[in-house]
Amino acid sequence: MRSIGNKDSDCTRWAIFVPLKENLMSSRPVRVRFAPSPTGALHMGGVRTALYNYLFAKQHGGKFLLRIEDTDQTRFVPGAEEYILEALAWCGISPDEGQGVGGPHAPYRQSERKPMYRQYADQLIAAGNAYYAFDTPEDLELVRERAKAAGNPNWQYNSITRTAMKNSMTLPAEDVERRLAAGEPYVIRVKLPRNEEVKFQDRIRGWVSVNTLNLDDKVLLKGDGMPTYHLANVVDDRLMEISHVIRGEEWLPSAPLHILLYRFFGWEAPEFAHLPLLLRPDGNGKLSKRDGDRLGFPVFPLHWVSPETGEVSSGYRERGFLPEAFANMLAFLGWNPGDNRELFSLAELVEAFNLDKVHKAGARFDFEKAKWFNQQFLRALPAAELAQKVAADLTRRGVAVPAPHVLEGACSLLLDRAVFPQDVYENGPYLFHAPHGYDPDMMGKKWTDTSAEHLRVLAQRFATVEPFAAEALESNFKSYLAESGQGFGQLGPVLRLAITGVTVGPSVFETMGLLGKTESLERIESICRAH
RNA sequence: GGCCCGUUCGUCUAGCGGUUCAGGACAUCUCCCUUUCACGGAGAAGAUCACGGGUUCGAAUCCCGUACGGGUCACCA
Repeated sequence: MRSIGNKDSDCTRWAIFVPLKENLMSSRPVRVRFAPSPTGALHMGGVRTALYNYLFAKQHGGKFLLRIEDTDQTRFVPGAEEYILEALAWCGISPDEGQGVGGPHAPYRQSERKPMYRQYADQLIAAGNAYYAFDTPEDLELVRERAKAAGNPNWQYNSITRTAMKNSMTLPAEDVERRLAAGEPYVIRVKLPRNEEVKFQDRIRGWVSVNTLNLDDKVLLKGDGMPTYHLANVVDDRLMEISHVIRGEEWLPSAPLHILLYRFFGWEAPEFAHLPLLLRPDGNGKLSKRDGDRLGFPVFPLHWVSPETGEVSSGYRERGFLPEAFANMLAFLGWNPGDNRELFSLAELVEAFNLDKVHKAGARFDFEKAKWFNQQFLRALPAAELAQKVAADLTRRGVAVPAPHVLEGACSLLLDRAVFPQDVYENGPYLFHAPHGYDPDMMGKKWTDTSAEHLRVLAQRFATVEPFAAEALESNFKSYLAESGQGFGQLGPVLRLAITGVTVGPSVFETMGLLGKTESLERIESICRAH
């Protein structure tokens, strides 16, 4: 691979004519990755990171990879990886390459790549950019405690303190050899320069600069031989030819370390983009896994039951969200196209997305807006698809699913007041079965001594209406009102109560038309008998 | 606490030096439509662009401070 950003005279001359960024973009095929850790359910912030990666890749005709970062074996949670795969699939942002789909750089699970990292750590040691450290966890804990007692709450293993620790920088070479040969446990730490400004250009934040004085000698290879995130992520991104690292802002503080590692390896670093965080709607802090159901909305794409605690968390899918609505909503938490458009299919998002227009500040999540997105998508759904979703909901409730034309009719009648598929039943149970009761409040207000009498006459008249459809029913009803000298407000609500049990909802005549003559007349008779 | 990042209506945001005493969406309120609810339509209210200094003929837009918020400081990612 030819590196572009170098300081040979050719490139300098070049840069006069070609902006650097364009230059980089055209020289490298876009390959991005989403690299979650399977420590539990993937939360919506993670899904958004995956989404942005996916959109960016697709827009540039590149590849979107999924890599599982499971180097911490103590945090393994069964089912988590499957959950991640399923969640991404549900959102429609499946990887082109990676865990679950395979590809030229397999394996994509870091635990299975374990043997590969060692040589890179050795390479760093050989070049003097890393060293062995024999301090036990207990040693470190002790040092930290002492430092804390002495007024330093944040002891770091760095260019100063490492001189007082047990490592290959302080121990005699023979001693190090002996310990290594004896199989004494050790870690490999990066050896950071003492006082150096590390600068890099973040795609979203511009130039970010940190002095190594504030960084520490992070562990690269752990005592169990596994790499830490810092080593694994840099090595894998290099091996997998990742062109852009798009990840959450929580990684920003360690980005300078990663930049340094690329430099130590002599590799060209990918371009970085650190995404703003998703903040909780109430109070302070980032949206966390624990915030979900407590605040009345899901934080996970799919329903999740923790295998350790048995704790159940609700998911957007089960809540009735449409995947494209969920993706649209998520995309707009931190990004927008710059005009006033808000509704985008996934394909349209791919078209419109622009990493440079991602907002810098964290976005506070608003469930009301999320519902609005779903409502918009629900209304745009083809009738048959909506009917299918509603049928599934009815089945879950143990309610008989009506004939297709009736089901679709019910859907179209209730669509305007539904945000989720299940709202069709919740707002109009009477379309699927006779009312289980009558709104007592409205009965008190509208039902009179003569109501039953009028309804029975109406029923007789309705019986003659053929076909039994809204228009004819309504004119029939109105002519009866005129003949009996009543206003709509007197009999209308009563008729509605008879048919639906409540006084709100779509046109009562449309409802009767859908229910059919037999059912409608039966309901009228029922309320009369009962009162 | 150190370091890093951020700060435009309640919320998500547009804005990238002048046509903006700041536009859209959600939420809120009013009216119309519907003799119901919702949808839809029209409108209202809502941001002295965190604050203070600069730079400039001119700043929400550039620079510097301050405040506030967030992130991060593990043999976790």
